[in-house]
Amino acid sequence: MKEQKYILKDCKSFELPHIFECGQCFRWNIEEDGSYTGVFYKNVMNVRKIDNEIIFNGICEGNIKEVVENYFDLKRNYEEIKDKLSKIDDNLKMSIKYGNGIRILNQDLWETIISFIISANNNIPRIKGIIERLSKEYGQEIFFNGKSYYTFPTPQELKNVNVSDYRKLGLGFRDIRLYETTKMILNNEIDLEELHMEKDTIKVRNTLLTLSGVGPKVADCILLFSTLKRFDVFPIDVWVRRVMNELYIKNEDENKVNKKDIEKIAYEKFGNLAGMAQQYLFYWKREA
DNA sequence: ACCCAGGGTCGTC
DNA sequence: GACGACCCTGGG
Repeated sequence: MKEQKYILKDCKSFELPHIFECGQCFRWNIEEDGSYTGVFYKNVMNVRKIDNEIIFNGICEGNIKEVVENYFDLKRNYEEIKDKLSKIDDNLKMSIKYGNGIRILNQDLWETIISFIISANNNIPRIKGIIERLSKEYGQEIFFNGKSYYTFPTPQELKNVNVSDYRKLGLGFRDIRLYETTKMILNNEIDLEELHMEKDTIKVRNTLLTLSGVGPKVADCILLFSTLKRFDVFPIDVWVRRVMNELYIKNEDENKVNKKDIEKIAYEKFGNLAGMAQQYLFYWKREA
């Protein structure tokens, strides 16, 4: 595979920090020049923005234009989504103004499942470290710009990895969860291709919940951030709890806020765009 | 030194 | 359905 380049002109809703630091992905890192480099599927890519041009440069499997259009969700009209959400209330209007360049990436389902199992009760620097070590140990090496990068390991590449191997990578108590979920997928107890065919979000969600280490929050992240692409879910973590309490519920003690109450507000106010609303609110609360 | 929190889930009561 | 335990790391 050789290096390819693609330039995207006049793309609305495309800001690198908004996309890569809104919490949906863990493998994109900022460079000294402000560009970002990341690994996804079997690609390594650098993305930079100059004036109104987005410049993609990397090692790609297949045509880089098609790869980019798919992964960066370029065919979706984010302007329309933002217009709809902005009309709901001033809170959304404000947070959308702040994270106006967010796009939801089409990330590999398997990688998203494992990444968010790792995310449980964990912090972002450590999550990123674990995923890097996992990839370096069991993924495929790709050279780019004089450096080595590693693809996220496939289920097959993890076939012979045992629980203590995971523990050595720093996974902590998530070692068994990773081991069991990988086994379930290798044994075809869950068919990831088939999951994409199922229309009913509730059914897909219930299937995900059978995986070890996948609870309500992780399931919703998988539904929203992977190729499953469901915008009608609302992942609730500590930050979303905080922002929802601050803007809507206004309880003195955020820990006493009921998850059911948050869900009620989210689904009634944001409807089938709840997932997008979550991203703007999350990004605003984390960064502002 | 000690405690706390971090994109929660799981087992137990 | 509530509650504590769980691995590990960085910061106060």
